[in-house]
Amino acid sequence: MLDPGLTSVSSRRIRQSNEIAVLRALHRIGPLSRADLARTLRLNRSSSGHIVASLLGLGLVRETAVATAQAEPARVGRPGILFELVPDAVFFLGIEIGVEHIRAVVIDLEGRIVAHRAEPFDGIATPPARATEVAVALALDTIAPERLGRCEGVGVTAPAQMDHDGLVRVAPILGWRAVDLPALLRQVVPEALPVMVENDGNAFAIGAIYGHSAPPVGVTLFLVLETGVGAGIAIDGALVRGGHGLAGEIGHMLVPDWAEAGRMRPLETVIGLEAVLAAYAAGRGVERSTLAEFLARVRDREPAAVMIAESWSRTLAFALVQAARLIDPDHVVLGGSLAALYPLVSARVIAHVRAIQEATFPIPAIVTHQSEWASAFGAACMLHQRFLSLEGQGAPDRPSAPDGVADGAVDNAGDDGPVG
Amino acid sequence: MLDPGLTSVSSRRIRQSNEIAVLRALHRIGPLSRADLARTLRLNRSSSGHIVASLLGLGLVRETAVATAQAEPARVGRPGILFELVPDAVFFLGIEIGVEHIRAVVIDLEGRIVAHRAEPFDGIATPPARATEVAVALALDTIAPERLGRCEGVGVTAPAQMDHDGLVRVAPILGWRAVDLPALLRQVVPEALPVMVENDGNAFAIGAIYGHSAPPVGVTLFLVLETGVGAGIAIDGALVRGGHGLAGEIGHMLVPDWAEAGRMRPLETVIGLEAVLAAYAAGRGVERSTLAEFLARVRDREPAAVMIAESWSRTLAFALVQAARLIDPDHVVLGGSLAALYPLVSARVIAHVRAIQEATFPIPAIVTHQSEWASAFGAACMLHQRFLSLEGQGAPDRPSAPDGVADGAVDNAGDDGPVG
DNA sequence: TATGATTGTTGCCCTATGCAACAAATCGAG
DNA sequence: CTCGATTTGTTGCATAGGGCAACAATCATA
Repeated sequence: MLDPGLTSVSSRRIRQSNEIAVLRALHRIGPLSRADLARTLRLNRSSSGHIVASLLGLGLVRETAVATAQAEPARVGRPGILFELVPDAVFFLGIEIGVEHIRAVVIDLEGRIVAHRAEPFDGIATPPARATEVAVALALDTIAPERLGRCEGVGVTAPAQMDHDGLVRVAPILGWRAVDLPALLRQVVPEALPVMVENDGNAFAIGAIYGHSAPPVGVTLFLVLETGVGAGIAIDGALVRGGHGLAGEIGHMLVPDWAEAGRMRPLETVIGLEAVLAAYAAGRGVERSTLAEFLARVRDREPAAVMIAESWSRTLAFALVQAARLIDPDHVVLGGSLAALYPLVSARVIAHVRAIQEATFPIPAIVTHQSEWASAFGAACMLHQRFLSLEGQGAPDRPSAPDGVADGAVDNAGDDGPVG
Repeated sequence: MLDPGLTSVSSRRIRQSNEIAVLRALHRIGPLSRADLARTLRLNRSSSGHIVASLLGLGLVRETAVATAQAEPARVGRPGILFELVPDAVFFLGIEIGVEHIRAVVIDLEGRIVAHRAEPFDGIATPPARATEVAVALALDTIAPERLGRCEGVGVTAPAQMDHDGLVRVAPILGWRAVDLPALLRQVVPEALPVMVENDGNAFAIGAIYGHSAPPVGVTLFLVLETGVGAGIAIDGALVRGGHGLAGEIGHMLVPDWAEAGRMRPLETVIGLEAVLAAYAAGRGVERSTLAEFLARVRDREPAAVMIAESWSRTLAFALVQAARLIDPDHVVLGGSLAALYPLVSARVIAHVRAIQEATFPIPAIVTHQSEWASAFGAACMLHQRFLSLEGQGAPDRPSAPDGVADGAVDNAGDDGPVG
């Protein structure tokens, strides 16, 4: 579909757009024949054939094994030749700079993780320049050397508030302030590899969209439940970043302190991981407690644990309702280590939601299969997403050189195919 | 810019897209010459010339009066011929079905109101079918008969919760429930005029984007302060409707009741028009009070009025911060009759915002010049917006008729130009 | 075996943009 | 006043991409 912002469309872009449309269809739907693609994309079969030929030439697409007959057992007419993405065609790097670890993942064109590696890291003591250096080194160590040439971008995520350009305003947990992360990365990332940076909550959300195969239509609210509570909002698969990159800073939303009437507290001081564990430990009179232990006690219905879980449920419900009043999500996805608590108390959360709001509409919450690689994976997915959109496809068109000034350069030859 | 969802792009659509891009540029920037358009849209001058010729033929564009020289007093080179939209080329109808009134406005291609009319109406006693009938009759009475043929759509807004398809789930104020508003409208709207329906809060937001010339980039939060408190969220000019069409139901957001510690109340029962006037009247021991009187007393610093205004400021600030935590708006626009209070207490609101949130980022609030026509205007703007986008341009492409089945119809001739 | 259905390919047409050259219109310098 | 510089608008041609229709290939079914 076309969307004329304030830019026109040139002939050349049509092919780019249609090639990308084919790649996206293959990615989202699976193996398709030329005729299938023509129907799906409302193209003529002949056009579909031309486009597939281009993509075959670029090595981005290949015929599937002769499983052609398997999918559609008995269909009349000449069977089509199914095409699929070539997973090894291109790769994308994702890096997470955390407080205690650096993680790197490599995903392929199909969006699957093909390599991953982690390393202990002291995020607090390491200055930004050194951190990016170490992180990129780990990433380059993770991707196989012969694949580096086919790497189409690097995504980096960190627990930081950043604006549209990726400039870090402040990262309280890392102790960063006013860090030009993209500039630092350019110094250590090979040549002109595209680089994107993103807040870790948003990266998690992107990864969840990809990984959980959640339908990327409608409004989805992602909650990351760790020590901090972050959120990501996606509308039709596109992330909402907000005016200052602060959208989803739900951890600072104020919620009632049920223990002390009239007092409001930031959400994450009630339902965050540290807060919950501290409350549980205090109740038992011990120094520290672990999440696994707490979860086990909730399962055992130990009164102290259940009481804390009940407070957690009530507060989570309050936050969900407040959020729903504003953005009305189709889906709610919970992630982070503390998301494991949700299945144990979902009935209570739902009951509290019902109790709070009079108008009854559901807030369906899904717990995503959380992995420690989620944020790094999401960072890589950003580049994957970019590759399968027109943003990844170079300059819009050269800015129409003036009449006489014929710039002798043969930059027509610079077009090495629309994708790549 | 192209955005391949899962649809391809045909040759024919290029011209459509570029013609629309030209119209949008003229709408947003003002009169431009062919060369200006070529630069702005990154087109070749010759292409720009072709496109302008098409639009001239369609009567959507015309040369400006010879004011050419006025704008750019002394520029070297042959002066360009400026083009502008033909306001009378097309018209759009906007209808607001309210509780006490029906309102209809007519806007032209430039988005300016050229006619408007209102009529008393008993929204509560009138069933939906009759309401749409009366409303459309008023609208058809408002638009001049010779303009009806050039009408390109009807937008209808009502204080109702509706889903993506315009089906009204429930409209508490009107007493509606499960009403298929689009179907009712189709029965009374002439032939195949495009019809769109929208919640009144969202319509207000769209109208404010158009009218206030607010930059349609970034995240904007619109608050409508009447008896109810509604909100609209726009991202890059596009409205967020939410999963159930309930996005922006901020009036039910829970806020602390400062008078009674620990109690939470819906926002609109604290800062809504009725609530404020009732509180003020109660404080003075009178039966009722008017908004004008209350505002005057606040201006006079009458203690009772100031106290209520202070509570209003504090609660508004709380709601703004809660919203900012989630969607981080670039801009906040206040509308509705009670928005007149904001300029009197803006310093207090800002102070409360600062006090609530530790991380300091601004929430700039703008009060829009509210008129009672805002919602109807916004409803008409939806169609204007649609006209200047590809959605308004008929079928994507005929669905590729099968091989032998040559549909003899000469529907190639059906293309009476891309726009129209 | 014949028929129908579906797929993939090929040649041709239409359309839209890009490009380069040229005429037109205006300003400023001499 | 004339001439050059500069910008605009137009025109003819080249390029490229998708639509269309016809045809061969392939499979199921009668």
